[in-house]
Amino acid sequence: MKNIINPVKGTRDFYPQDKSVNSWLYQNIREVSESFGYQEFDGPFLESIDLYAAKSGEELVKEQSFVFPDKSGNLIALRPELTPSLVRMIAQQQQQLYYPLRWWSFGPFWRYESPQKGRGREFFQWNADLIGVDSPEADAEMAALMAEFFKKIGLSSTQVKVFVNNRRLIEGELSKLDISPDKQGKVFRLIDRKDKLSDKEWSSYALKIGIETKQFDGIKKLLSTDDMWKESTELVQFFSAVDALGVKDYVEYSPRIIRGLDYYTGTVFEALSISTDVRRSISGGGRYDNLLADVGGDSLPGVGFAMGDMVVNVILEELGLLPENRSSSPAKVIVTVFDAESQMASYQLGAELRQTGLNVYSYPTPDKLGKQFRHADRIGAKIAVILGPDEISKQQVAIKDLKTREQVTVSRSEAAAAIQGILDTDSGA
RNA sequence: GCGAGCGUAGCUCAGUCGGUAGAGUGCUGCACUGUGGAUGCAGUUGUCGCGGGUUCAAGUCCCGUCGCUCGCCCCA
Repeated sequence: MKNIINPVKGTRDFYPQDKSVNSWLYQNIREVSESFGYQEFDGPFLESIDLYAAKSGEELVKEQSFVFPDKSGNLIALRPELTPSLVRMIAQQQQQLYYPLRWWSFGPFWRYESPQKGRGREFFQWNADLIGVDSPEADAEMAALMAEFFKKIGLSSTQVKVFVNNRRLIEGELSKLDISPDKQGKVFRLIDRKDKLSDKEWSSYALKIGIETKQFDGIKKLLSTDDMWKESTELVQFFSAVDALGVKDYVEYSPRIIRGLDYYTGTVFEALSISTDVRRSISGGGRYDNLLADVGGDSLPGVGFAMGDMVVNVILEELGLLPENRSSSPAKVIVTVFDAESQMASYQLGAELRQTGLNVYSYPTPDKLGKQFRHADRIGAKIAVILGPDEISKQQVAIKDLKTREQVTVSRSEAAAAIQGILDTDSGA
């Protein structure tokens, strides 16, 4: 390795086998989103820093965004999240859109953070939002969307779970413990860290934010009450909708899910792996009923989530669920070049076969047939076509099945059909 | 921002007490001039991350630096 410029820290190179995973995720996301009637949309990758200053967490803008001045001196950010763009787009056309709005998106985002397993500085994110409905059933649809996606990519309900809680429920419980609303934000952070800190560290964190012993005991009791959702009519409705949507197995109540972001107002959810030691959350979201009004639009309720691609990749890899055949050529047919004299005839044959709809890889130079077969095998081709002097003189082509090593010679006009026939039996077997 | 570990061939890595730079794999050729994956033989690949220091001698020890990885913080 000499004189190769390092890639930018935290970015990934998508070699074909990696890009195929990315495309596969995109495809599955598209199919699941569309199956629920969501429409694809996208915002710009570059946004004015002001867009994020309005509402995103201070830290996300100041510490974790790529920001640079353009030639006129305006501060531009590489988007660290999609929600502000989404909210702006809706506010801009608020009177012209039909509600509820079901929108989804999949694209790149950037955050200036320290790269490690399951986290980079450049990542892809799936966003799905349901705008204009304030109901537990809408929340349930979000959970179902996530669950159906997991099902589709091969993650079972014993491998991943969508954990759900409700902030209004917890706020009410905290008030019963005489924890004032202005302190509840800090308690949310405390709850958020329950599984990340040791018991000792967690206790001392509680002390630090001014929680009394009695209140602390109450909080601990809250966090171990797994059927508290029954106290919340919202969650009762939510779970009955989840049941109706057929994803009960994937969705579970957890008093410990609270989410870090401030703008969530009701139901919150987070998908986690329960079968690997990957602690990082796969996806997260919740209800945000004030967001649009906060940005200057008319009040409009919404619920949504985001899922990064990196944690999903780690989990799929650890469970051995990544799609296979990732580095093979999209062409399953290779046309060999017998010698320099016949190369143009081979090229012509390749073009002819392509016209019939086949993906055809033309070997680019005359070479030993053995070498060409070896190459064909390595790129994952199934069939090699040979056009030597004998075939040319008889208006024929030789078709070789690389797997069975069987070879047939057919007239040129029948070649495409013969190839298609072999491909069909292969894929059937 | 803080902490730990690792940088040796295209790739994965070994390298003992400081004493000639290695293996596997890959790649190329040949056995095999109209037919591949096996096997055998031959060949090929190096700023040992970079800079300095100690030493007769440094891949190895010391200092610095850069890069990568993994944690913490935070989050997708």
